[in-house]
Amino acid sequence: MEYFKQLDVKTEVSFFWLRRDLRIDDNAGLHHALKEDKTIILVFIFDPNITDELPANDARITFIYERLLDLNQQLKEFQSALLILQGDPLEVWKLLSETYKIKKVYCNKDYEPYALKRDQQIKHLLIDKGIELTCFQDHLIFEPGEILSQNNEPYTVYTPFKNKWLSNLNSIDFKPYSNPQLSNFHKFNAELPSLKSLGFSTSLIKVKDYKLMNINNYHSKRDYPALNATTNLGPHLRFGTIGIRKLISETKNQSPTFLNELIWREFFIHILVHFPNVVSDNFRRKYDNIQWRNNEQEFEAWCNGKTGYPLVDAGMRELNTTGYMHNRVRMITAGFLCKHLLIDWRWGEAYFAKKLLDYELASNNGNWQWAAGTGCDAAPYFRIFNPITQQQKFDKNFDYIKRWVPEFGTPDYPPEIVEHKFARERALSMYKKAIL
DNA sequence: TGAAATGTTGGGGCG
DNA sequence: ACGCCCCAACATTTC
Repeated sequence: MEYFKQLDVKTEVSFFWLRRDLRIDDNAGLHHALKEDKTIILVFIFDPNITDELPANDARITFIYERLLDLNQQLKEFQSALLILQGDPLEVWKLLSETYKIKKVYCNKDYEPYALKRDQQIKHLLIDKGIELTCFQDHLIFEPGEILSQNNEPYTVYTPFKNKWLSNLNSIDFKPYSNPQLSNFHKFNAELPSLKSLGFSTSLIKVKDYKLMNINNYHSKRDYPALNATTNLGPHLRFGTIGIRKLISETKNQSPTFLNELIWREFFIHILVHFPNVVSDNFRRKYDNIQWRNNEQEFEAWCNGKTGYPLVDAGMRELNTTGYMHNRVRMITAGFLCKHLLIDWRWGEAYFAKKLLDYELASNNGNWQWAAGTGCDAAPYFRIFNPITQQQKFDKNFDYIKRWVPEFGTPDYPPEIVEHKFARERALSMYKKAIL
């Protein structure tokens, strides 16, 4: 870690540790850090525990890197720079704390199981050296524990959760954080390591900008995958390139349907924190006895968009090509895997996790369990999408299908992998048997 | 943020 | 005019 030595070791400094909050604006932890401290250094750590699972040219890594370049550019105006490091965060902080005189470390809370454990360990490591690690609430409007039922229990049904969330929103002083004092960044020079020197390469798939204007017609257009009428906020919320307070204050009166989606996001993060076993187990354990067929050839066909059901195949090909899939089609492809093919939702969840640029553990897990019927407040097991009917409703003119499955209707297009009526009845009897 | 099966109703053809 | 049947359209129930 040559790079590291560029820092002036004699001065006492504080760090703001960027993780999935890659912005200056409306950033809770950074706002507080710059208010309290005049020697802030921004640091980002590429963590091999995460990145080793990904291909070198993963689009999310490219996106993160490009955001970091941007941030560094902003810091330059104030004679500061961004520190980019690589390694197991526990090791990195050990080294940093042994090398420099650290006053304090700031960051924003991350609620995923891996992150909670990591931050706990680092907190202990630093406190042993007399350094405080402070994690701020930034990613959510309300934290787990702040939205509880009358019995002080977490909600496991969405609608009462939403009602409580909305009434709580009315009773708090809610606004984005003001622009921080950028001149309080520690002044030093540094060159950023190249993406290549970090062991990565640039992806050809790019994260697109978000489109807030699509919120206006969100309710009427969001279900039609051919329209490009969604906001593409997913990856930006995932990596924090927009602040949730700013987003909600700018949009909350425009579309209740859109706001609902943001509340679902918080709902599933709360569920993940309160019930961390959902990562590997059914939320509803009574479905544990489902005998998944788990046919590998069929899974392969599903992954590659070759099931013979054009809307399913279009969705999977959109995902494989762009790292994005329209939400309506996510429900249909997920339902198809679980119900028509009787393949374990965990297989589908893992595949989406690998491919989606907006992959977020809580939402991905929550929505897969929803589709499988095993989740909290999930679709009942007997609710089975008919992929043909869904096409007639939501892609009537085959616009979306033609875009992703150009050979549809020609002899090159595969036959249906399983007949709908047969698959439906098979799923019904399998699920029924499981909960007997 | 279903779809299929089953039940009900009412208009029209027809003897 | 009447009863009967058919069946589309809609409603309800079931999975």
